[in-house]
Amino acid sequence: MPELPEVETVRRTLLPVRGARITSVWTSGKALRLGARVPKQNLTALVGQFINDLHRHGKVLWLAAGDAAVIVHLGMSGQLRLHAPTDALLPHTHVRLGLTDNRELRFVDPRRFGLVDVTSLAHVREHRAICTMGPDPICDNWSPDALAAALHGRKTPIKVALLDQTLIAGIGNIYASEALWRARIAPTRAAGSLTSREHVCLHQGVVTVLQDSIVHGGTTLRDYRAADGSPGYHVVHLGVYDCAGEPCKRCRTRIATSVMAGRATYWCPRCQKK
DNA sequence: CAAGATTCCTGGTGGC
DNA sequence: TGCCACCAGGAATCTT
Repeated sequence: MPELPEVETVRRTLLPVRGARITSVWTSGKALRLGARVPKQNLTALVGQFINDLHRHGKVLWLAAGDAAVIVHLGMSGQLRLHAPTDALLPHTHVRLGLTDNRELRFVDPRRFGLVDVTSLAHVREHRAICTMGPDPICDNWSPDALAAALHGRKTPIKVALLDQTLIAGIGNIYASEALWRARIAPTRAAGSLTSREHVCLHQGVVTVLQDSIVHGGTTLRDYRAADGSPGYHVVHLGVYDCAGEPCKRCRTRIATSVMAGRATYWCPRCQKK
């Protein structure tokens, strides 16, 4: 499940395409998330353009190609991989961008929860996949006060609030549980009930878990791969996610699990304050 | 307006 | 061993 650290790792492993020129475009024609079609015409119009840079906000990545931005959201099973054009096609390949120097950028997404779109680079932050998003906790100047303001007055559980991309961009189901474990805050707490001391702890928990995971190349549970095909190794550093019944790494209490907002949630009933 | 439920999709898994 | 129901999740869209 690509979240901020996985998308950032993809961005970094894709940086070698800077300076490449787009030479060809192929799409599967299959609809992606919520019936969204890959805009083949708009992509084809980019043939001849140079890929100048790669950007990210939250879980959304975009390539700057000439005056355009190619927006990619990996959904939950999406992969953006660099190949040789002669490499065998993986099933569920939906987009192929032929590049100079005998390279091909491929978007593969079995579950088709991902998104590929084209917009103008100048207005990329007005795109509907980006414009509603809250601050990026790594890139933007995000502070405990900003977190406090986002959570103020909210009765929804803090775990659910952390998943809300309009409040903070980039946290998914894995890092929501992990950040709360680091901050020693129970996931069931009302978001608006956190103390200012807890805002500092949770801010620290979010930032450190995301940064640590980026250092490890992200978390590979099953599908996730960087653009060069390598998996991420943060999985061995997870404190609670997918650890139901195992001893807490801090206090040895058995990790609890439940479903919140339809998502598996993991926490330590002893050292995370209710 | 906010919060919960439902929907999209496929591959892996657990139960029988 | 084979089959099938079920589950995983991000985010839009619905219902309450």
